[in-house]
Amino acid sequence: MRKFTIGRVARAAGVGVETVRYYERRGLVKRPPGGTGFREYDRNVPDRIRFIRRAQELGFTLREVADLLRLTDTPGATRGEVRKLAEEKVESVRERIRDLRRIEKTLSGLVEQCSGRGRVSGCPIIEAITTTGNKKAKEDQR
Amino acid sequence: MRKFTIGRVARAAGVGVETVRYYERRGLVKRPPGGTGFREYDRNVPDRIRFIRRAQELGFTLREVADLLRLTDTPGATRGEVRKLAEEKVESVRERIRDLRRIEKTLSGLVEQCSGRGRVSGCPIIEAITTTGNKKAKEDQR
DNA sequence: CTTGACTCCGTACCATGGTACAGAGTCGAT
DNA sequence: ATCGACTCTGTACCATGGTACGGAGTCAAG
Repeated sequence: MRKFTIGRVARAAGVGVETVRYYERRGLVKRPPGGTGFREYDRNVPDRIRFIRRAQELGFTLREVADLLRLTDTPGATRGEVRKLAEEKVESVRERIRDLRRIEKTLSGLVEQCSGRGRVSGCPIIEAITTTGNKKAKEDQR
Repeated sequence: MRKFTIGRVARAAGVGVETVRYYERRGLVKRPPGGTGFREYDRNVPDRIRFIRRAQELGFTLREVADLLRLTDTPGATRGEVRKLAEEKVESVRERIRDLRRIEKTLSGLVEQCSGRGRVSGCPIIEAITTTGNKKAKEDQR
């Protein structure tokens, strides 16, 4: 059962040494005992780090990945708990998509309205940004 | 032609005083002369700040809003330049939507595969994150 | 002329996800 | 024993978009 140094773990996982230590600070990777003061990692740690990276690719923040990992580390944890986190993430991703779609629609509409010819003054894009929404602050003006 | 203090500008625009100074540091709002050491703003500055806020709502970063404002401030600038910035933003928003859609599909597929019953070990969501993608780093493992 | 409200500047702090040092210590190979 | 490569800790730094605070100065009303 040979152990890994932090450098080997980092190389195996495709990240930098500093990143491994950063994940440790964030509670994603446990600090291994290492009696010499040097960290001696189990051989499964690179996989754990790759897990973190893939979870990030699926939109989870490090805080959320930490929650996910806590579940995998807890013998009593259930799939229902994992599923709940995934469902919440799906929901937030959908929300973000809806926001972006609204933005995309507005913005592409403005681009269509703008011929691109002429000086900026009177440009429909600028006009729209100047006068759209946010009545609230306007009313507050005293 | 009465001028505004920074506090009045902030209230009129619906932001904090610190935010106005922050925008100044970021080059979005020019520092007004104000011979006394106190900033004396023209009455149009709250509108400028509301412009910033709305542009942000349309997905522009402060750096991009600064570019937009530079165009409105430059007499020789053309609508084509404004339109270009807007088109680029539309493109990046669409890209972001594509990314998120891919994520949403993957993740919602996983949620469907998971009954939610049983312990975490063997959970299809966890399994998928454990083994999906990223062959590159795996191959690098020596 | 004092008081309260405001402003000034510089700097530090928040979250997010890292990256980059400096200066010291240590490991393995020669 | 010495050297290079590695590791240790702690801290500072990057971007992003602000917020907060200390200590000083100033303005206007009573």
